[in-house]
Amino acid sequence: MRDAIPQGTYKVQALDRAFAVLDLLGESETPLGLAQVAASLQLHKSTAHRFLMVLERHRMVERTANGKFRLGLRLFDFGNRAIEQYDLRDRAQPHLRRLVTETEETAHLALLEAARVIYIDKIEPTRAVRMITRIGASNPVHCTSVGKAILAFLPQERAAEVLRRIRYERPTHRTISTPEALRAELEKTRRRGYAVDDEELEEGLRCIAVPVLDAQRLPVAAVSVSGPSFRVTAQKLPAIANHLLQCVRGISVDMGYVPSGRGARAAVSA
Amino acid sequence: MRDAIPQGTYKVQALDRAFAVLDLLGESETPLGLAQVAASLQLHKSTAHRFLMVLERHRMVERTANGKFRLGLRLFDFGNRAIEQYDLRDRAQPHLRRLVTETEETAHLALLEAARVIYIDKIEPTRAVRMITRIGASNPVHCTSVGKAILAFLPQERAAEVLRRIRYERPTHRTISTPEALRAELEKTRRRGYAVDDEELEEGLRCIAVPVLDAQRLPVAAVSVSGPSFRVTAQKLPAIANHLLQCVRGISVDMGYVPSGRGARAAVSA
DNA sequence: TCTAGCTTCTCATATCATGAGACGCTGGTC
DNA sequence: GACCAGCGTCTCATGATATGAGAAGCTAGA
Repeated sequence: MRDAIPQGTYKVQALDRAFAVLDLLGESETPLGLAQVAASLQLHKSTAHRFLMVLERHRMVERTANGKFRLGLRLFDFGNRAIEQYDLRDRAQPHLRRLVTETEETAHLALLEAARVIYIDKIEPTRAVRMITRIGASNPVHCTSVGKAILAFLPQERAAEVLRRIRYERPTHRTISTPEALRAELEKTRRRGYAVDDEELEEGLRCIAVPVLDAQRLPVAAVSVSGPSFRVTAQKLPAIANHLLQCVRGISVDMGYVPSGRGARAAVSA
Repeated sequence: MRDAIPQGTYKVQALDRAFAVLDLLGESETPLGLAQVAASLQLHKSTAHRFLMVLERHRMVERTANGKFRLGLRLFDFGNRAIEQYDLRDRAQPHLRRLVTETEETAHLALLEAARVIYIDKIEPTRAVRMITRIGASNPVHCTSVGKAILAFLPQERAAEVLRRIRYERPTHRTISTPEALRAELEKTRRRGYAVDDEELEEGLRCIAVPVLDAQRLPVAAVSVSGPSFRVTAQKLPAIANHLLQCVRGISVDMGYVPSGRGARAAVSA
């Protein structure tokens, strides 16, 4: 059922089990009872029970009125601490909001982790069709505009390392599926200064993204604009890209990067 | 150094230790090395090492370029899953944004957990003085407007349970410090339909909040407006309260609560 | 080159988590 | 109203599992 103990030589059974419990609760739409948890994870009742009690003590898990378990809010605290160090989100938000007003489409802010991008913020235009993305969720780099935007401007070695880890899932028939194709696409991205995802993650969804560069000109994140293909047409891309570039320049300045002129702009000229 | 094993009969040493590690990394401003972690937690080097490796495998922890450890982005994923079930945040956001435009002050969305409130969203006016609150952070109920707003409209027994857990810290000299005073304040809150924090959490900061009620008319969260006392004056409170009430009514409707008329409004009439 | 301070690794030991199973509760069925 | 089934809680003897002393590798700075 669950994928077994991930490879890697260090093991602490109790921890692996505890995280399996959290995973399970995280996947589940609804809170689960002790018996369900124990069964899904093939743990003995009493073992599962002990874990859940300890997790509850740490507020990693909480009980609903009817005694079922779900993820606890402590995790929310931890999660926000985890990205706090970047403190990108707070600073980026006003710029993202302006971007959304300008483009009337959904904006995302994403970070790279391993070979996936994690969405750390999302702003939707007031009367948009609700997008299904969830803050905190992740997608493979190779089928997202944010992923390609970051990857394209990463230094050689770091990019290579990420490339090596990509497994090339294909959510749609347009998804890039070979390292060569991806490399070409990244080259293209570098040339024009922005990355495009043309229904490569989801049918009917087109996205465009640019990286947010730090003081060392390294991409720390990316901002994207996403919308239905019929609205985000090929002709509109350059205009949107301009808004995006202005947006990330604003973010960079707010983060204290690049005193003036160069920098974020470099994404285009580089 | 660290507060010892929390009381509670169920124990899994490995878990307590792992969470202590996460706690430590969460508290720390900067990433920590293995030796620092081991020393702070009084763990043996090799034990700390093993834990960190396992935590890293689960992406609960990640290593910076120089080999130090900090919280991993997996936690961010978990954290967002934890509040997803409420799915309040997404739906509330547009309303909060409108609220911020109307009032030109910072808006917060908070949940109650145990005897504390947890901020799950924050929107700041474009040119505001940056507030120090962090999404995911928490404060005691008795010194926040959101806390009082939720508490005031909770059913008798649940409120009593929360009251029992309050420890009455006093961050400022205006902070409510006795159960009696709090009870009186809650009564007042119920009568006027909104809660006020008059520099009870922080000198110079005034907040006003109203609860978000669900279909059963139970408060599931609260929305607040906060700003410097000189701007958020006593005279302005009723006007702000009106915006707040409109805001939560909007949220309730969006959540599918209360088809029309009654409901959120009840906060005032109740 | 040497040293200091850090991380990584190994392995024998006993501590600690484990799980069989008993008990008790609740809610549904006849 | 009595029975049953399913679930959560709790105890305790057992041995599998995490533990930590210490050795070995690193790296950077003098």
